[in-house]
Amino acid sequence: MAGAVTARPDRRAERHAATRQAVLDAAWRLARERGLGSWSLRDVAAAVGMRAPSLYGYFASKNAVFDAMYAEGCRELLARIDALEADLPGAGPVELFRASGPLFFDFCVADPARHSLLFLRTVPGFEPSDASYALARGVLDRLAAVLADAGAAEQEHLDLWTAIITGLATQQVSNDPGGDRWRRLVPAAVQMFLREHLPPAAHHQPPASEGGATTP
Amino acid sequence: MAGAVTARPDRRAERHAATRQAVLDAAWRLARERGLGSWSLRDVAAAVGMRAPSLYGYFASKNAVFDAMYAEGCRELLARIDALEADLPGAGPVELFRASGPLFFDFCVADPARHSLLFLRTVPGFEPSDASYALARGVLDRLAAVLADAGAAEQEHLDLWTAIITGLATQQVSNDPGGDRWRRLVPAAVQMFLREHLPPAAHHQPPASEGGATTP
DNA sequence: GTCTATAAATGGATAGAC
DNA sequence: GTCTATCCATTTATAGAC
Repeated sequence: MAGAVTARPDRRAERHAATRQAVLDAAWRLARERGLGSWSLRDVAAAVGMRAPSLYGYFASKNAVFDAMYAEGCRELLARIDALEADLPGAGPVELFRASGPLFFDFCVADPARHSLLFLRTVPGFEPSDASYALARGVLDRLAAVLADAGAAEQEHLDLWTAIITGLATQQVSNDPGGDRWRRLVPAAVQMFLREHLPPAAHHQPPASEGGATTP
Repeated sequence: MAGAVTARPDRRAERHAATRQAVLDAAWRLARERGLGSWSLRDVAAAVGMRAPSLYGYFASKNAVFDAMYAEGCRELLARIDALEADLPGAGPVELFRASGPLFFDFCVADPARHSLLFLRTVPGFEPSDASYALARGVLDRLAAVLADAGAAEQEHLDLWTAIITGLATQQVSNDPGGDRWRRLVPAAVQMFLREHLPPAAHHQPPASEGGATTP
């Protein structure tokens, strides 16, 4: 019918989605280069070879761009957590928990703008949409499962854990960008948390690059 | 001489300083109400019954206002740390260290805008002046002394300590403003840090409202 | 879909009168 | 010291032509 003469509708949708993603990528790049909020729609449009008004065909407002970035950040973090088990085949729950510290820290430090958007509330008028916020809760649920598997099932455990890791990451980004002054403390923080909150069987510090063994 | 006929020069200076402080207070109030950066010089001027250009007799730029706020925040925190010993007469070094956790946390949470200004780097073009930065280092030095007295003299101890407390505070402000979801975890975090990094003599958890005893 | 043109608002900063 | 007037730049967002 309608789609038979001109380009097929799904082709059109694909093209639209591709352009939308290009806009999003440009926004991320500018956010990383200049700071999370220090870019304008003009800048983003220019970066993809457009003028500012054309963006409104892809995003309803600047906050809508932030919301899409927020959602994308959540999905990236979720993907990394999900990849953890695949990356450490045969690892026990405690090893997975151990690995979640560096994973979370590195995710934050790798992109300070993303860290600000997701974990600090640094964009003045922005609040994530319900859909994006649901993604954020999904991340926390996934992380909670990792902790619970390792033996720390309380809400307080997760709260303390996120506070410690994001705290270390924020210090790293704020006071030693590009360095490792706080990065070096992550394993010790993991160990400290572990000794305080997990059963004694989990306390032994495994030598580096020796993974597998779960139960003796 | 010159000052004998008109008002004395020090009167003039006093008046100037008072007005300057009033401007600063207004900036703090607006920062707390709307967000750290979400106020204009016009707003601040109106809040003290002036027009925007008049502010330039007191501050050279908006960033100069931020710098004065930064310095004031540092002085407030320093004063609180210094008051710690006076508030807990007879307290031993470990008790002082214990108290530094809630002190730091409450300082952050009491004024999220101040927290952002001092500890997150959330104002786009702003960097503290050398003088203000020296104040910030003074705070850290003072805190380092508290830790060292308690037996944690390494740089890593201070780094981990600040990361944990500011991490808890940031979570509290971002995810449960006005509540106590992370505030409740502060004593446990203190205890955890203490058990991991201080000599065993310091590990016993003193019952609430039983202060003094330093050595048995 | 993308453009030009422009609205509408904001906000830092300066010049110069009083 | 404070004001009015204004400059100048920026930016989000919309209207309407092509």
